[in-house]
Amino acid sequence: MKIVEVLIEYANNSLNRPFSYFYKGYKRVDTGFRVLVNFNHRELVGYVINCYDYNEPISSLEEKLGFKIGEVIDVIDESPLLNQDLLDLADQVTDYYLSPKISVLQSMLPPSLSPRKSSLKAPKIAYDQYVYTIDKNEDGLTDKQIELLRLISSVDKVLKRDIKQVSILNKLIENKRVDILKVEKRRLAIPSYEYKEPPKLTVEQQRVVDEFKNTNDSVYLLEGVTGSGKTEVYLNLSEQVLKEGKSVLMLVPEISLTPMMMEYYLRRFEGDVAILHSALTPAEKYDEYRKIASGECHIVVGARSAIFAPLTNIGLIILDEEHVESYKQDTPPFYHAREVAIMRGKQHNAKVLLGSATPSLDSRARAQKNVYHLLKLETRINNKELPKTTIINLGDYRNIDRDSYIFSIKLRYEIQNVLDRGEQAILLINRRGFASSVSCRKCGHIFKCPTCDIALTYHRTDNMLKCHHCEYVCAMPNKCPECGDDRLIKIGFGTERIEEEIHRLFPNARTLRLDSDSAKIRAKIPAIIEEFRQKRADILIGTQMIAKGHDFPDVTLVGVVLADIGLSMPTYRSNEMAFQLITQAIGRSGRKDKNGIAIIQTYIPNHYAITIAARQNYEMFYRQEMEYRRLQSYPPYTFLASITIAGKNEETVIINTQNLIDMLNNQFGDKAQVLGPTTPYAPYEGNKILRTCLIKCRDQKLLHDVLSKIISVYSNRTSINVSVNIDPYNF
DNA sequence: TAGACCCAATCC
DNA sequence: GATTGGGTCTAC
Repeated sequence: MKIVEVLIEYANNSLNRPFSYFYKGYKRVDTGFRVLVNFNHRELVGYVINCYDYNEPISSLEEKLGFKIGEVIDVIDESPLLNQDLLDLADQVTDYYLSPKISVLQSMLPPSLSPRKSSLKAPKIAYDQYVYTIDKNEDGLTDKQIELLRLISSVDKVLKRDIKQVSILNKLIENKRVDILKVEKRRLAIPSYEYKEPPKLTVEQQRVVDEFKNTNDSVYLLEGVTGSGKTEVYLNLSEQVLKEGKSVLMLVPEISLTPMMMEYYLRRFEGDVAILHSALTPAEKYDEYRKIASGECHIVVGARSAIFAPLTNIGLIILDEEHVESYKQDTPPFYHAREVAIMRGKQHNAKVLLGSATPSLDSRARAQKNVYHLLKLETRINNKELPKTTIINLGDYRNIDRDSYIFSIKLRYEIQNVLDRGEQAILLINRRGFASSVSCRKCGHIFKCPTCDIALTYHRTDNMLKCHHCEYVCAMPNKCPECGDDRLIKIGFGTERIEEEIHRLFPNARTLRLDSDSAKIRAKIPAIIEEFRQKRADILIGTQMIAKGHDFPDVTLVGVVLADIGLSMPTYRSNEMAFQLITQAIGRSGRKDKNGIAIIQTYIPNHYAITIAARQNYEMFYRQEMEYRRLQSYPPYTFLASITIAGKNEETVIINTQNLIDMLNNQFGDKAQVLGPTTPYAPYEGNKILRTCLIKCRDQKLLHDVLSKIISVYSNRTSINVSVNIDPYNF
């Protein structure tokens, strides 16, 4: 008999401890296997963290331990899910992020292998069945069987589903003339690209490559202005690492950029590349994951969670666009791919390369202090000038007329120019949907999300109200639920409204819209981008998705419709985000042989994030923003952690939050600032009410130790749930 | 995390 | 006396 200690699939601090079960079955079971168990009247998946033989009556063990032991219903896996490297990494991540270990394991594994109940109905291995000859002897066969046998023998092997005479084939199998070979199938269709001879590196690129190779630091920050050819540096370094027999992990921020990087890598390294990103189906993810684990591929191109890809012998980890916030997971364990990359790099003795035109302040500051090795690419490949940028003050009545309150006179004029010249424009608005909120004209009722309590956004395409924080959607009502009045007004604007406004003002302009709504349909993003690149539209309207990385040769105008939106985000990083967005957007204008211009509309034209972004001066922004962070005690000058207290009863939550804050103050003394209690931006989660507090602390170790203690104190509370977010983004 | 259990409020 | 609802407890 075996005793297994398992972690239960619920990612909850109070259940973040092993539970014991016995197993008497014949299957192999060990640490790292998933098992099906009964847990408190429910069938759940558990992950085995310890396993040992026990050959005395179970009652003796129960007596010793002081609880009843249940039986394992079934062992799910045939081999452990994670290798030793990844297990060590899981421990490091768990310790750093102070989240339940099961949440880390769940984040590391694809849906089909994840230790949770839903993985059991997830897709498993798919096979192609091939028929091949084992004996050409035709004795005793009918003519039809001989015909088929000769046909099969004439080729090496043939797909079973291509043979239509099923009954004859079955007879041949029965008579041991042919047999079936099952071959694992890769369900992700990988387009095949023609190999292109890599371009010769520019002097500057070569210098960066040499400096990277000839120095021996663990983390490098490559600061390269838009269009300076970072990708070629990545490819070059990757190639060399592969030549040394090591593997490469290439991370890209989100689906909109994956296809591009994927194409570059496939062109260069063909069958050696596996893809992992969120737009893959669970089946495809499973196949890619297995391909990597089996050692078939040595390069992984993927999004955040690809940092956990089961590559061995990693020689290089690259994070492209390292400043992008999608590298931070916004559910437990709240990990940041950059931090995990550094942990993993250390483990494999692999170099980590962070690349960006506008590095995150954290990374840039670490480079300043020589924690990271700073590399720079300062010239655009074809020595193009940066676009001429104009800031339009929307608060100045002279800039606006009756024809449109969204587009200024100047922006409309420039759009018309672009259309007249047959060139292209990009319009950026950092909000999707049609109207940012809907309210009742009579009583002022605002439609809010029943689970989060934040204003719902109106979407014209499907006539729905949607919550941009959770998944909630409902049909657009036709009257107010409070007073019954039918005069509902739509406030604010998003991408859909911009598109409509363009159609009204420029009826002949062909538009495309790209935001996460249009991106919901798989493979739609690359299609839209390709369509725009092929010039089948004049204007591309989108959210930040379109601001990054793409190369559109005929775009000569970029308009930021309202730059203020980024600045009003509820986070200390709002200036940084606005700066990055504007800078990256401007970089899209005038790429090939044409000079481009950019127009930024705003109500706060003197805000430094906007004025400096317009001048594309990263260094200046860096200095100014660092000063702000220093004065406000924000990262990189401090380490942040946020604590969320969730519970059904408002009063219990409030009292406990206050107690927790008192305890924190007690523990930290003057070594940290504890802010709160705060009602979060989305104050409800289902039927639970939330409160948060924020800790700013200069001493990372102290912060970690105190939080760790707090979690263990609060983990046996049942009326409230306490969770921690290390290095949170939304504050 | 979610079913069980307990107690009090509420119904007829 | 039965039913419903909410809050709390527990899990191997």
